[in-house]
Amino acid sequence: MATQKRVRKSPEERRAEVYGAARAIALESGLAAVTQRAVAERVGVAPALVTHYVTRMELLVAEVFRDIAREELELVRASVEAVGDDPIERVVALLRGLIEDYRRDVALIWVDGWSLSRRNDDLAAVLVEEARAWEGFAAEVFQAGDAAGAFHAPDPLALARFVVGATDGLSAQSAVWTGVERETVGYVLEAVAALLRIPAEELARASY
Amino acid sequence: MATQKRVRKSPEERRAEVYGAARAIALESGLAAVTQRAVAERVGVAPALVTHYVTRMELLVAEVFRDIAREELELVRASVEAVGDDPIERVVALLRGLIEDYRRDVALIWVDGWSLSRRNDDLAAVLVEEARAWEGFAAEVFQAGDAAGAFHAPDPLALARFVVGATDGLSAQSAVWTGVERETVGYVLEAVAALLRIPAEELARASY
DNA sequence: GGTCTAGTTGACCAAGTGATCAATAACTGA
DNA sequence: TCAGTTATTGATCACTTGGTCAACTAGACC
Repeated sequence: MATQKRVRKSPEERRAEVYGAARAIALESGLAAVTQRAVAERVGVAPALVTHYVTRMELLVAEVFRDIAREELELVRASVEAVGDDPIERVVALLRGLIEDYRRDVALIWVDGWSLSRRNDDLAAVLVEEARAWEGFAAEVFQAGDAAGAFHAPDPLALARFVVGATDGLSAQSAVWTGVERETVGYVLEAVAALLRIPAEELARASY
Repeated sequence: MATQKRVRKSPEERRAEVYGAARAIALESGLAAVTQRAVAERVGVAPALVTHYVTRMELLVAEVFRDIAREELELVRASVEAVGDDPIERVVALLRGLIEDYRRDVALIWVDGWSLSRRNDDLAAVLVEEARAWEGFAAEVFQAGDAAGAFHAPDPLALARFVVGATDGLSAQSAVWTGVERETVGYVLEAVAALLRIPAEELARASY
């Protein structure tokens, strides 16, 4: 509308603006909504400027996804580290991070990612990378507990894959529906306790 | 290319062709690939004919999804009925249907569905409907077993939601990666056995 | 204050989407 | 055989997408 006076910023600053807008759009409306024009409008700039900084939109989408996913992982990693060295408490923190704290928008971003990665090779590569990072972290938590003799996890990576895959599904589910997160955590704790060959109360006790 | 002689078919037959093409495209390349022109080309017909039979493309996509999902559910339902009345064997059949038999393409269709439903209201409605149907069926299986005293399932619907949500995630996971389906079934059986308060061997025994 | 670098823009293009509609022609039935 | 019904089509529209490029100008620097 307004023929606003054109402002000239440093490449770094502008790049950050473009990137931040793309990220915000992704979280609000999904990865598919991250278009050249949508980003440009949000920044308040001509569409051409977006491509000037971005080279390829597909790459921008992939990059946005990567950072959102990675940030989420680091958040969970931090909360696991925060609880200290007790293997069981670390598992509980991990599971809470996977379910309870899982933000609705982030869960939907993952779903978008899997769907879009069929047509976006850059995104597909990033997606696999980030999924492996999640698995790797979960595997570490399980492996450490097994080594310490706190529970039974002879194949930490396989267990991690299982737990991450299952909780991803649950997160997506509760992202679309609502009000079922509470009981979900209980089921997850109980199921994982069984897989770890420890009484369910052990996880439940550590969980408040 | 070829100016092939135009053929004239009955509306019912043509409608079925259009619908079948849409379905095939969805299974091969995802729901997002179900476009007017893609369907037309597959049928070997002018794009205009597709809209002539379809009214709105969004509705076609939603309808295709509904039928794919429903058929999958009926398949699993049939395999559960086929094992007879034993509650435990029925649970095993259900879980196998949710994981092992879950076809890669169908799992991806679900992911596509969740992602696309943000922009396709018809699809969103169908998706919720089909998800509820899955939950409802799983809840029946759990409820019957609980009533028969075969296992412990005081809240069958909540448990069903949990199991369906978790297995959806695992299906999507193994649809994208490969070679992990085998061990996944084992984990699922073990985890569900714990939730049902029965020894893991009970499910494992029924599973071969 | 003038100059010049380079950030920014408008005007495009090509490709793809769904959808409409008058015109065409294939088959049916008399 | 020959109309008449109607399935089918080509042409075309409106809109969205990513992307290019010469031209413009804001702001730093001398």
